[in-house]
Amino acid sequence: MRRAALLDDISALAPSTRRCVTIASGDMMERGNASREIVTRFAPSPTGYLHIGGARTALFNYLFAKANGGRFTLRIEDTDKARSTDDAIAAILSGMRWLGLDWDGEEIYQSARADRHAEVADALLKKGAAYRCYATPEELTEMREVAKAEKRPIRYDGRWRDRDASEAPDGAPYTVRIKAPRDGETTIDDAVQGTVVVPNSELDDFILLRSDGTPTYMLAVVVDDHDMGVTHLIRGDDHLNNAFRQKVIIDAMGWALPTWAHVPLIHGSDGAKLSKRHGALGVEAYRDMGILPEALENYLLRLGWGHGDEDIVDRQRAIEIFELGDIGRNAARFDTKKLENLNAHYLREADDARLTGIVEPIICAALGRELTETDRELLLRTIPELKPRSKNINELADGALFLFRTRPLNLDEKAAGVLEKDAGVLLGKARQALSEADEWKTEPLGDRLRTLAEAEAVGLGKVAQPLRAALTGRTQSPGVFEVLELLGREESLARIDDRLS
RNA sequence: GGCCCCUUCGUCUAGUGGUUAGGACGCGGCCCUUUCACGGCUGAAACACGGGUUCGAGUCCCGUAGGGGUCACCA
Repeated sequence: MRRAALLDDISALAPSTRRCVTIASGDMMERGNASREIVTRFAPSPTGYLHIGGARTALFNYLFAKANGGRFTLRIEDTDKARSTDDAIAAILSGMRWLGLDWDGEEIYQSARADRHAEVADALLKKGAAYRCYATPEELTEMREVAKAEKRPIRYDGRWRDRDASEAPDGAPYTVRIKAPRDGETTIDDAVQGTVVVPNSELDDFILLRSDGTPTYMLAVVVDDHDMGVTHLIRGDDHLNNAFRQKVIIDAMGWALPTWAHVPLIHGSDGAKLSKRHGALGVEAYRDMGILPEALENYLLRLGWGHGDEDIVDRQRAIEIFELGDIGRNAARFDTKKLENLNAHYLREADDARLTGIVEPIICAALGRELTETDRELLLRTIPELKPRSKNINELADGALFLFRTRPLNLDEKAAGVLEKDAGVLLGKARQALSEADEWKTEPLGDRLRTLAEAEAVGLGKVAQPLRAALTGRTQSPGVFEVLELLGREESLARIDDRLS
């Protein structure tokens, strides 16, 4: 895995001046950011796959950036060495690529920036905005237990906040903590949540630098977002409370505030929180279920964001109309049925050649052999017939299987049932009528079968169903006339003959 | 428990003081029809509860209930 990104790269990525870009939110102007290019970021921690909630967050960040002519960046928050894995990084990156959420520039690895984080902690120390804390882990645990027992909020009590350096135990390990305001309240104008006010008594002096000198998440995010020139922070609302803590650091450094947009989380179909053990699948799981990336994207977009009555919103349209203000404030439940419906829609819209490529490996796996050039061409011609009948890629592949099965076909139970009765007689007559056709095309073939049904005084179904069973081995398939043409004269007649003998 | 956020059909949502509360998915019915789909038409289905404010409240305010988030030398 490549670890790019030190200071130089970052400053290259974040020019201080840029041309004026389209401004969507008036709120930006008030913050004096009007002349700055809009920059968003998606910052997953690589402890697992790219799950559905993360994918939506990434999408919103992508869309907002693109809708405003800005840049969408990616930062891997791998400061927790114990839990971060290269496999997870690979999974997240491939999930992003599959969804087509291409980030601008090289992805940034947070772990590579520890020196800069420490540098900022140092600066804070020098300014007197932070202090060294020599409290031991045991002390802190005790502090927490006492607080719990007394039913007080569990917070660091600030015991080293105002102590003189001379009181420091010699050579003892220490953490660096921020001096958070103790009185008053902090207000944040969130692009999604609106104005949120929290009493400063809720904020404690949280840790910036651990006793081993490594930065905590709280410090790292703030520093990286600043250095990367991030103007808009769109993330899950599980981070809303963090915004108040992060603001303390930002203010202490005298940096510009970003615009925050905290998006409600996605819940499972039962309303419970989505977790790895409960319905939160990685995007690749949806790919394996036969979901098209554009369908998942559209679904995710509509989960928590709306624009009037528009339900079908593709990437291009989304970039036209996406606004942070249209993000809802309530958590949404995940609904597989609706995803499937959207998927069916995009499947019908999808290019045949593209679908052929996606479906081929699945068919090969089912068949246990490779497709020939002829097979591939046949598959391509069949896709238009299969598309409206499939909700996902796997159904599409399954529906195409009859094309390549070897004779004599295995009939499924229902197909066998259709052929059991007195269908043989009609099947024979159909065979006769078809064999006399001078052009093996859908239209004339259909005419012949219609004529036959009329002559026999039966519904077309009586003729078509046994034919379908003989031709495909199933009772459900594209129209039989089409199937006949697709299979060709020789194969069709042979499959019928297999049932006649 | 403290703090914060949320609450319109089963689900996703539209709605920003006056609507027969709209759309979509799903579900039922009808039509189309060689099967299955697609498509078309149609039906059932919601403002959590209680107080206010107002001539008038899904829309504003306050409570209640319910749901969610967060409170680490994790991110």
